Amino acid sequence: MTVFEKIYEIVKQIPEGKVATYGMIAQLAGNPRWARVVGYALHVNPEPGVIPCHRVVSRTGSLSPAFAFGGENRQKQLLLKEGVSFQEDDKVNLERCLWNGLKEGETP
DNA sequence: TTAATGACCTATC
DNA sequence: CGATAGGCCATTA
Repeated sequence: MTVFEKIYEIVKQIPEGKVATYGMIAQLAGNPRWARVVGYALHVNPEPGVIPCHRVVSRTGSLSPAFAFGGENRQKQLLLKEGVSFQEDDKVNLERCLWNGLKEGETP
């Protein structure tokens, strides 16, 4: 069991219309300092289509500059299609679509 | 084993 | 607001 596996499991748990940050995933994975490792894990992305890497954005909501899906626009379109709201800066509205780390329907 | 890499984050100027 | 510097960790060659 490598850290990548954990990261993949968490990324796969991100519901539609929501986005998570690298730091958040790292924290959910167990250590808050795996943000870099998270990026590396998604970089290899061994199983695209299964891992919604397009739902992972930076802390400020900006998309990855060197995206490997076919361009930044691709990711933006996918997120918009899922219902993620964007700002005028081409950044994700974290206030509205930031994943709290819980599954749907689980609001304490 | 050592060295190098990276889709990050925070702090400072 | 933009740019710069440093730290942190696992994975790979």
